[in-house]
Amino acid sequence: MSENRVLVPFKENGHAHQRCMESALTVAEQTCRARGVRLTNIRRRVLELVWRSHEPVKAYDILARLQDEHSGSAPPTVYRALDFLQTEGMVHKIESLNAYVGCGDPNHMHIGQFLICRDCGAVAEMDDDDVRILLAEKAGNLGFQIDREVIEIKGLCAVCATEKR
Amino acid sequence: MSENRVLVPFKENGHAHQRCMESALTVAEQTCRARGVRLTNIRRRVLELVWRSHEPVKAYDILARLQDEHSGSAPPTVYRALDFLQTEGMVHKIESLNAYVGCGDPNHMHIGQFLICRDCGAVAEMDDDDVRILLAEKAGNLGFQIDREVIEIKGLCAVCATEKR
DNA sequence: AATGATATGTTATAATGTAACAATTTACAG
DNA sequence: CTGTAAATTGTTACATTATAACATATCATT
Ligand SMILES: [Zn+2]
Ligand SMILES: [Zn+2]
Ligand SMILES: [Zn+2]
Ligand SMILES: [Zn+2]
Repeated sequence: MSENRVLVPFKENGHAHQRCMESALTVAEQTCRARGVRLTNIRRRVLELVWRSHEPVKAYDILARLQDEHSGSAPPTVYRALDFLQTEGMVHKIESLNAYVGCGDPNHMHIGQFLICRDCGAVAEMDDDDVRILLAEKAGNLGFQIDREVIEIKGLCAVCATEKR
Repeated sequence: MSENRVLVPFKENGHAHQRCMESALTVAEQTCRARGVRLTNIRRRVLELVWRSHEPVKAYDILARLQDEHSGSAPPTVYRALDFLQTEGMVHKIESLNAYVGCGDPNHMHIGQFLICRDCGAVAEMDDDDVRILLAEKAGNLGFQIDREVIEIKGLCAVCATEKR
């Protein structure tokens, strides 16, 4: 049985993003409580800042905002929080952009396949078993055992493709 | 009809790497001549340094070697050469490592799927149409049109898996 | 040889990320 | 409670990766 879940859809026109964010924050809180780890103020705030949009957010942009709120913030403040959030599955790093996106599904530990729109910058996350299975097979043909996959796909999202028409 | 070409195999025990490198350099020279672009001394030397092994090479490691040979070298020297080599398809960047690997097939323009061994650091490049087709299909289901793919797979290569046994 | 295009030299700086250690806060056992 | 260890945050410094901007040199063509 295979699965093709879309974890973070592209923003539809006028989608209520406030809800995306609130939902993600709520899930994060529940997840942390269940795991006995602490979603401290800093971590929570960084997660909020990552979720401000569906575009990948840069560490130093997060830092700039933190510094507006609390001058004691420094690079380690942000990177530590991001490390925590990645470990707990609430944030993924987009390697090809040196930027971070929120994940709405921290309970099912995974790293998905990212679709990144060259026009609007929005990112969608798929978590597709067919892709995973095919790659495992192809790698296996070379005797390679997969630990982790970085799959970042650049292109044009549906909304932007429509607008171009 | 689909294709699963292995462009850069994992190094077999005692494989004659000198030949990998010479072959890549020869192809590069021919390709540049055919395209009317110039494989200058710097570019050629950077390509050689990328091909010193099958492990991804860092820009500043290349720079250090260039500086041994010519003190006038600076970061732009390396990054310009790498840009040229990437544009001409002779080098690929591994985004998740900020490092560069040689490609032996600059004529068939592509960016492949990389298998990166966590143990020996070697990288193999696949260029697999099945993977490309499946990803295009899955992305297409979301209305997404693919321009470019970054696929970097971490794991254990066949040689290292055998040694572990 | 003159010319424009390409490539390289040079300096400075931007952007991204980490090491190391001190201070503070939290959890919790006694 | 209160002392203690662990976890978190503060702070400073630095390492790594990459680019901007402009000067100089080289190459290709006339
Ligand atoms: Zn949203
Ligand atoms: Zn995810
Ligand atoms: Zn070789
Ligand atoms: Zn290649």
